[in-house]
Amino acid sequence: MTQPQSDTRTRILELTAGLFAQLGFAAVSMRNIANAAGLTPAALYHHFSDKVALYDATLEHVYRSRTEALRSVLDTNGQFSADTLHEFVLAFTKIVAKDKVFSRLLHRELLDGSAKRMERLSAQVFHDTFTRFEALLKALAPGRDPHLTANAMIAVILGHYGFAPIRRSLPGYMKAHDRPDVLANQLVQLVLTGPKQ
Amino acid sequence: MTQPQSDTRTRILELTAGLFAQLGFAAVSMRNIANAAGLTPAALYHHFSDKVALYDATLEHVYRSRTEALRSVLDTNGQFSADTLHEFVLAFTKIVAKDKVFSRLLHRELLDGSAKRMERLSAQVFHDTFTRFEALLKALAPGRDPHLTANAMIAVILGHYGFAPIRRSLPGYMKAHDRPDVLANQLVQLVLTGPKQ
DNA sequence: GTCTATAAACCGATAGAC
DNA sequence: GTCTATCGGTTTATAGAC
Repeated sequence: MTQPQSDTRTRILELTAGLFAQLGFAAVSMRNIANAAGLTPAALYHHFSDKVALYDATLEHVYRSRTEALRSVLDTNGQFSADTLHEFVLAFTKIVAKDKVFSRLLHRELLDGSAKRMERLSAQVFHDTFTRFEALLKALAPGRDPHLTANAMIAVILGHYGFAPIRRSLPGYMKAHDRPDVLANQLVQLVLTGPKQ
Repeated sequence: MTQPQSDTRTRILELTAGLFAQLGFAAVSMRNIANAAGLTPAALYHHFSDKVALYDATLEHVYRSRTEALRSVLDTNGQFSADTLHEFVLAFTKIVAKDKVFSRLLHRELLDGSAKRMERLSAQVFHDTFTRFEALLKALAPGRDPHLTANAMIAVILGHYGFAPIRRSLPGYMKAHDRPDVLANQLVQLVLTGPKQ
């Protein structure tokens, strides 16, 4: 667990993260992966028992490497301040906006993940962070259902960037709408202070 | 265009809508489709020039058949009332919550659609409805950016049900959160009246 | 409009040498 | 740890009979 993994194994996982994120599980072949890695297909089977195991390891690798930044935002701060909420929303928005590999794999799992993989995504990526996020909202917006509100905020962020290719060709679009800070500001203001009258 | 299409063609499209929605383009083979339709693969090529053309026709078929309900909600009502907004949000939420074929194909297109297909999705499904939705919000919530607000509401609805498999195993989950009317109510209240103090 | 038959390429996976 | 070679099966798509 803690000893350094094989360099080749890690290199393969960095590669498959991009390939699976871009094309999806079914559209990427072991041959594609081997060629991109400068290996033969047979060599892949030394590191991973089959294609599904390689996909699982890819998710594990991406989840682990992408959620630390998020965890730390909610970890260091024990108090329930609006600043902490804003900081968290902005951090999550930035990750979703900029890390296409992570966000595309996440969306693919939401579509095609088995119940077991869904459970792992929930436990490994969302559970702890979501629980703290909920507690924060309960303290800062006591009139709302914290679960529903936390979910709605996550849904806005994920949906905003997932929907971006459509959004950009709809009337009223501005470049500023793509900026994480603009979205985060609107979102926090909406939940905490209500509409400008 | 207006003459009745071949029965077999339509029957194939109803079938592929479900298959492509469930498994995605790459994971469904022409054999799968032919077997499910009680045909041989060769027969499919009489109706569609290749697999991509069949997929395109499937999207066209689904878009056309699913967006009429939505269009009519915003069409009949020329006035800008909160009731119209609520009615529209509820109608869209119900479609997303209940029509898995439509919503899964939509999510798959957002992930894998080419620029051309994305443009078609925007024009065929969203453009007119979104424009009216924006105008409604401009009248009812004048303090907000209507484009950003309309997008956020659509993102919440799409994200809420797309995120559902994770949401259900997170603390604070209640069955009521899955109900379209509960989500629609919260969403309209959030945008129009701000938080309960 | 659907069939049989088949081409040509690709798929995941394994055996065994080095 | 990576290779060569290969197996058995599947893929999209076409030719041509009915």
